[in-house]
Amino acid sequence: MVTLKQLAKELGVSISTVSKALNNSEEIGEETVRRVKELAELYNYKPNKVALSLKNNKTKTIGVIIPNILNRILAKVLFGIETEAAKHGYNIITCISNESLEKEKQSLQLLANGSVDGFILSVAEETQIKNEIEHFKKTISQGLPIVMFDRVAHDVMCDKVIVDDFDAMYNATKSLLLEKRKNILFVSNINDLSVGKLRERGYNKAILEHGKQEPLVLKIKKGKDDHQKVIKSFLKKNRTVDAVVAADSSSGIIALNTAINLGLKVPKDFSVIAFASKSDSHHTIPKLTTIRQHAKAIGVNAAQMLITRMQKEHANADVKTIIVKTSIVKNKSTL
Amino acid sequence: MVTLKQLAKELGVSISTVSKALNNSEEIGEETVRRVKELAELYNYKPNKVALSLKNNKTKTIGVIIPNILNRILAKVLFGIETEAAKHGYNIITCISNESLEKEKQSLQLLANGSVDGFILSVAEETQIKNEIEHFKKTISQGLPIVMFDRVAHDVMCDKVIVDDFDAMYNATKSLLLEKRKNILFVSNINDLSVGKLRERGYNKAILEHGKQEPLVLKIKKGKDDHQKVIKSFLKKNRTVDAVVAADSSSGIIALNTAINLGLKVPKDFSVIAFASKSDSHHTIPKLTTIRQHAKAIGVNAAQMLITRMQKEHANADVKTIIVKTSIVKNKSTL
DNA sequence: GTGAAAGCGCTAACAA
DNA sequence: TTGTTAGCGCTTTCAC
Repeated sequence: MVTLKQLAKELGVSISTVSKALNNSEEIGEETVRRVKELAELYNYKPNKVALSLKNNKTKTIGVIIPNILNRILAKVLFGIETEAAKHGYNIITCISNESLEKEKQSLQLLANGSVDGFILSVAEETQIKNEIEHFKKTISQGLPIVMFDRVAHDVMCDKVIVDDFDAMYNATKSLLLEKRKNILFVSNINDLSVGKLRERGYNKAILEHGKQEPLVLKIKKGKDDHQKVIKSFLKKNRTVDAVVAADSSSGIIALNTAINLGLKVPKDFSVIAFASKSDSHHTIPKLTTIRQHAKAIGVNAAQMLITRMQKEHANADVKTIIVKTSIVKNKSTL
Repeated sequence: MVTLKQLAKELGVSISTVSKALNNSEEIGEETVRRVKELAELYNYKPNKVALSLKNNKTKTIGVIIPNILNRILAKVLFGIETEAAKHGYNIITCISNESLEKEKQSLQLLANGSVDGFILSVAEETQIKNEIEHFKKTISQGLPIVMFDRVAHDVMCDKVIVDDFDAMYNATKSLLLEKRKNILFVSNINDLSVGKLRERGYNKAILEHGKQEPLVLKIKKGKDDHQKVIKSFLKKNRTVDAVVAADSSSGIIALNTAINLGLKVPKDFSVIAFASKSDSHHTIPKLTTIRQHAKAIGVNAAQMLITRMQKEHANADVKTIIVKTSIVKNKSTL
């Protein structure tokens, strides 16, 4: 990489002259500016990012900690963050906590050494189970703002971007009740997560309000249970189930495929709605009716919030929580 | 963040003494070392990463450029890269090219200002279509090593990690021929990609060698065609098709679900094999027989190669290409 | 055993 | 209009 020093030497001027010329300072003579810029162009000069970071005490870099990159929603949020960050000239350093509290702590620690100006993160499963929040508080007290999304720690004072999980599942369940479904099953693969619990509560509320059936909940143990087998044997034993709301895409897809496999007509005899993405909806015939999370918008919002906060000096402005509304996209797995 | 300066002041010693004490230099007295370390601990001192980067002219950061984070394979490779990088104390800055040549160029440019020590990337679709490689060559000539994976530019001299796409599809097709399938269809959603083309060639070779049918190829235009409709109408018009090999997971899942929807018995009358991940295989009943790419291993290998290259001074050692073998995981969508 | 000083690349206040 | 200098935080050589 070419440095100012080298340019200065070759041009026979001082370093600061070169610096000013390149920054279009009024101070420098026209002719000098031209000469400097020409040489800089020739050598493809780029100001060294590290030096700038040191000088400005700002890295223009956001640390993103994601529990699991294979989760479509999380991946999409990452995409949203990256897009928005790039628009504002920020880079993102990505760490994957792999749902581990320890890795999450480490990543936070490791990047809090001047590598990033702030964090965007979704809380790891283990962290939610153990309900640990000290590491978040410590990071914030070090002056590094955090924005949490999707899976958030409510007891940490920071900006948040969440989804209306409760309402979404409440509404989805109600729409099935409107279809006159008599025995609606809630299936979930994510019951240890805050969002999973919210979704279950939304389902419960709708069912209890309606008052015609007891809540019927099937929880899959991630990694342990054979997803297909559990759902199949449950549906076989509970023949009166005529609809499924699923807290995650896999549960929805498998439930629908299993229903068909058991000879049920979808959506005539059996309806399915699931939290899932567009491409997931193509993985069943008929196509799956989905609750869409607008994950990219979540990422964009999170990035905007963080960038705004990092730019104002007094970082102690009130924290905000943005709720990104879901929407139901009707396909042929419901009436 | 606490700095050496602050510690030095508080302890009434010089900055260099503190620095040496923390780095366990022999020069410093036992007692001093103890006092310094104590205070550093108390204040949770961490050496400033940016200052170190500037000093050492090394960032310990890898730039990763991925075309599409929603692609499971690419996401999984990213996971592998992150895991291996973290193990060696490297961070990764992730850019998403979104299959765009322009964004790819920009990301490369933007990070080549001292932000990273090297790159790991998979070539964007547009880049492969236009066959542009100058930006890669330029980056390498600036002294920043590149490791390409999966979708590589063969004419660029750099380390590569690829998959045995050709052989994998050749073998998959042959295994269907062994099942006595008479009319095997190749379906692909990724025909503009180098890997898509390799897979098609593998299929062609197997079919032509066998000599009993003509190659039968169905190419889906990504984003344009309705994936389900195209496959369904094709299978309806070509009733003799009794097996599908798919170059991508969606095509495989949809083909299988469609076959079932058309009343075919899988795997009795109809077989499907697809390039897909484990979780994809659960999205069909019967479960999909898949060609697995060991994406995480690809990422790990790429990271190792890059780190090795960055650590040796004379970066002009011969370039290598690692081939990560696929494996076929038999499920119930084949005999 | 401890400290002063230089230097990584850059910007900006100040001097000339 | 141009140059000198200090300083961001750190390591390291060289003096003391």
